[in-house]
Amino acid sequence: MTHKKELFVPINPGHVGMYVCGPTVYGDAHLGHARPGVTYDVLQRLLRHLGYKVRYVRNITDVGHLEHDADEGEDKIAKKARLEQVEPMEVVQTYTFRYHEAMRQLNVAPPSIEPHASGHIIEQIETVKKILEAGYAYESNGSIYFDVEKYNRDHRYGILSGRTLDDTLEGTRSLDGQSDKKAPYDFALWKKAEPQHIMKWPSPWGEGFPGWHLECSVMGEKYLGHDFDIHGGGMDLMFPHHECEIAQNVASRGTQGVHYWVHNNMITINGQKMGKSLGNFITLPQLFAGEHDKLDQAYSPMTIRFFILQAHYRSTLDFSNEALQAAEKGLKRVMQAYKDLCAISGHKAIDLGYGEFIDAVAPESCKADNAEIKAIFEGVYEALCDDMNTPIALAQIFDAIRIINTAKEGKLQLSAGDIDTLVQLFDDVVFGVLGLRDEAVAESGNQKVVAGLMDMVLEERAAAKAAKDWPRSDAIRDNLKALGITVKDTKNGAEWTID
RNA sequence: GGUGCUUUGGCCGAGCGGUUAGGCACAGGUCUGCAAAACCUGCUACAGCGGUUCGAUUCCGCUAGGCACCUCCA
Repeated sequence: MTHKKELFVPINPGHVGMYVCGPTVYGDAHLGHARPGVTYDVLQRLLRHLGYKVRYVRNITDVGHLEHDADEGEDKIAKKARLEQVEPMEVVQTYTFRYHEAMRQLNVAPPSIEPHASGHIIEQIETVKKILEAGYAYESNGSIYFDVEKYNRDHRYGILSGRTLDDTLEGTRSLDGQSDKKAPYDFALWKKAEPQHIMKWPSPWGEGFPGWHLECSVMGEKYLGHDFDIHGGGMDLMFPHHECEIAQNVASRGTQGVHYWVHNNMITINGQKMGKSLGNFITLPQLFAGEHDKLDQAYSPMTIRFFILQAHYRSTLDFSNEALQAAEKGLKRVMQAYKDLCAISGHKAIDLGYGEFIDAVAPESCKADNAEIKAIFEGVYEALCDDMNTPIALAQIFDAIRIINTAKEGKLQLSAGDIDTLVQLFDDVVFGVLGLRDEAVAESGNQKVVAGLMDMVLEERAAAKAAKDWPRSDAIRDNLKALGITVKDTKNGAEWTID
């Protein structure tokens, strides 16, 4: 609201209520959708890690979101249903499932509550009634519209996006006549359904369906209360969606409802916003499979996650194969360093299951003796707590990796405290807060069997090497490489990784 | 047209009134049967022009380019 960083003070000490605008489920999620998914996932994880109890609500929009024009277009879900000749709820089911699957792959933990707009029609009708009673809405031909001008006289419409009513009017195109609205900037709270409309519910004003902006006001209040701490979403939702939400909240319950607004920036492609309407998007299943003209190769979910974390959430982030390949390699380096760290320390590698958090208070004191490690540890938390600066946190992690590598080379002696801190940095921050996972570990089911077989194979190769039978030893390595297993010879014998 | 943001080295991408961000790529070296990895070294940028300042990439102004929102969009 202030367009500045603000110190976070929760409404109820120790608790955080957070609402984030979720997807409209009428198509596959694309790279752009991964950004808020990951961003608010990290925020949720960070807050939990810092000791807050978090209730995170992320909705599913399955009704009320219209195309082209917020008040004249066709419902997105209904249109898809018509085109595919299925029930609207079949569309909703299909794409909700696929959205969840994509989020699971990105290791985006599920929210605490995931309400559907269509499941809260009654509450939405009640809110419309309240706004009508308060005098900030009017009925017109079976639809209810928010009276922006009236509202703006008593409050201020545009307070979040920083524009005045005149600004808003400036670019508004003239409507093609027959509008039910008094003014172009008025928005629908309830829309009358035409007879052929398939998604409609009875209301005091006849059969119809709720306006898009209403669901977030209503579900936010229902699950998080009159006022809650954080509201997130994409920057493109700031106006009009979030602006309307504030107006609805003030009109219906007398409070803006939200204490802190957080908006993530867009992912661009060739410098332009990746978006459904522009048609320049790459869906997440396409990215994971590498099936799209613009993709040189497939990119794993963790590569995408790492790519997103390497930029600050409020900056635009440009898609390119080069950038994703760089992310892929950087991520690999992080995972390798963790394995080495485990080998050095005897620490058992953790793999947090999907949706698992590290609910713990970050330790006040750092056990490291090495001054650099100490500085890294502090720097990581400082960065994360300063408006979720994940790129800085990762830069510090890379500094830690350099130290691990030096120690692995035997050029640096680490104390027990140093190792403890490094392990903690990975377990708590890299995995717990940033939500990264080692995909090779997470996805190989028969790990023990594979490990046992690899031991046998590498023993064979070691014997060949000892006998200076290089063709034999290289053949084993090449054959493994063909299977996607890379073998590296180190001072301590051969190491292997699944690519 | 209105509102706001942005312009960083080969690429991505942080940050800041005086100090090496980091990743990727590239070049040389160490190690190594080879390979890979790792490590060391090198590559030092902030669109242009003015101004403020002891000092600006960082603040201010202008110019040029880019983007977002103003209609659905994460």
